Amino acid sequence: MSQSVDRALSILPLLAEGPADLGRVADRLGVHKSTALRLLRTLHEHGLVYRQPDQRYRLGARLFALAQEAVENLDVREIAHPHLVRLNEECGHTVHLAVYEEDEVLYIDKVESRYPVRMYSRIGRPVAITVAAVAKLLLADLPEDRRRALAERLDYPMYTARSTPDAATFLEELARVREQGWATDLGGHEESINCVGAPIRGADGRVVAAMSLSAPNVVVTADELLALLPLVRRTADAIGREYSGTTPADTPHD
Amino acid sequence: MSQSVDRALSILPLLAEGPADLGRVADRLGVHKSTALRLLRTLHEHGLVYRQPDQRYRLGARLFALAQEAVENLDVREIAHPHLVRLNEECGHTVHLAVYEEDEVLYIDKVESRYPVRMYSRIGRPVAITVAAVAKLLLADLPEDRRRALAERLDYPMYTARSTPDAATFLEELARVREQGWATDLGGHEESINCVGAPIRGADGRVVAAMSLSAPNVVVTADELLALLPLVRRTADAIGREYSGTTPADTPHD
DNA sequence: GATGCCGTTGCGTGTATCGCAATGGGCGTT
DNA sequence: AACGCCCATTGCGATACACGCAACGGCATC
Repeated sequence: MSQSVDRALSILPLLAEGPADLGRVADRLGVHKSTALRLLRTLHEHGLVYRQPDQRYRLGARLFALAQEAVENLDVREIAHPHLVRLNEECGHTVHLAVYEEDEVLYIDKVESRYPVRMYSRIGRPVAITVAAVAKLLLADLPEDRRRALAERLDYPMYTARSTPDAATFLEELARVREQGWATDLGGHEESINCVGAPIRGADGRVVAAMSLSAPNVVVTADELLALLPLVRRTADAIGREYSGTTPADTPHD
Repeated sequence: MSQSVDRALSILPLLAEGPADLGRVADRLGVHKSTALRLLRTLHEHGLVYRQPDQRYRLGARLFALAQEAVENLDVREIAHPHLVRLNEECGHTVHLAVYEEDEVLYIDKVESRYPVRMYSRIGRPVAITVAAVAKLLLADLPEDRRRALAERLDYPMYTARSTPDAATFLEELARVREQGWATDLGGHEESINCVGAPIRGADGRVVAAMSLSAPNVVVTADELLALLPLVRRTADAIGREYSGTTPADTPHD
């Protein structure tokens, strides 16, 4: 909608791939070098890009600070965190917290497993949306039409043989999840890893976040993990209650 | 330099304070609402801002992803991480890794203490630059003129009675740190917390990052912490060697 | 010492962006 | 239930602003 802003913002994902010099940025944007320079300078002034000693541009520091502040403003996260830690202490497995936003599901908190095996996931990274338990929980709560539309729009990468293969299967799965109020991912993302998850509901009953427990099957079998489901649901409900209690509709401070 | 981009980027820190509606954004920017709307829309398309159900704007998801990718591109971090974990396992205290960038020092990695006492610090957050051990190490390596100029420009908040009070004292401290090759923060940021840090040097001898060990004096005294200095320096040197070895000048993959 | 490359600058032109004023929709009020 | 208010949204015309060009300068290479 706004040309120069649009171009400037397009530079960010480009630099996310790695440092680039002025010429490269200008080429990728399809603009004159002087134009790219002006945009980069503006980004620089705001701290979003950084100029390396070798003159190439990188993503800058303020980006971290902004992302940090953004995540701190998510009040679900703040409320949920101690609950997640407690759950981790009780069962030892990796705990994830995720939210839905604009066709994406992303982890906003994580408590590492105490077992040496570490999972591949990162706070802030988009989730494998077609297979992750938390993704199913969050999407299952969308209104029917948006759910269907989104399902059609998605890709269905076969991470493993158990990954969700297509939109139809995915929608069936979402219906089941919606019905039963919990979700699993049994080796759909990584062959040897299972997850169970439960939704966190706000005062109006809408799902505001989702949490899950993940463990490799060398540590516990899928059945053993499923046995922890009541514990996960209790935790999720506790978070939901606290969230509804303290924030009836709006943030108290401000 | 570029008006519309400048305005658009000014929205981000504004939203970092908390969600805001269109009118508020327009007011704060000092522009007409229609202008603010166009800027917000562009930011929205790039995923940097998100529209809440209540129509107010928040910082968006892509911001996390960008910050994430940015930090992953910092190859010091990747190399250092296992070393930091090992150090933490050996002594149990909190380990920090920080870099200098554009008049700021920021933490880029952290391994939590195994003791229940948790420090207040966050990855991505700017460091208390006038007192932190890692800050002293990084600034001590700047060329004399820039060091002096920066010292003059800084504020010197008295977090505690032991905080660095002014530029002159700070410059003396930096000279000492530069000389001895390590740094401390003895209760300068929080009364009861001490740190020891060591520089991580690249192939050319320049300081590329700094690391530190932090512990509250209810756990170990300052002297006991100082006794760990050789261990910290060995770790820092090991990281420096590995960094210099694998990346002579550039990233191998790309 | 000469040549090429890349970042940088000043400037005129054209267009993308700005603010205005009017429309529309959602919500609380009387 | 109807009214009125507030806020987001749209179309439009004027102009400030961002664009690309071309020339400069510093740096490294041959």
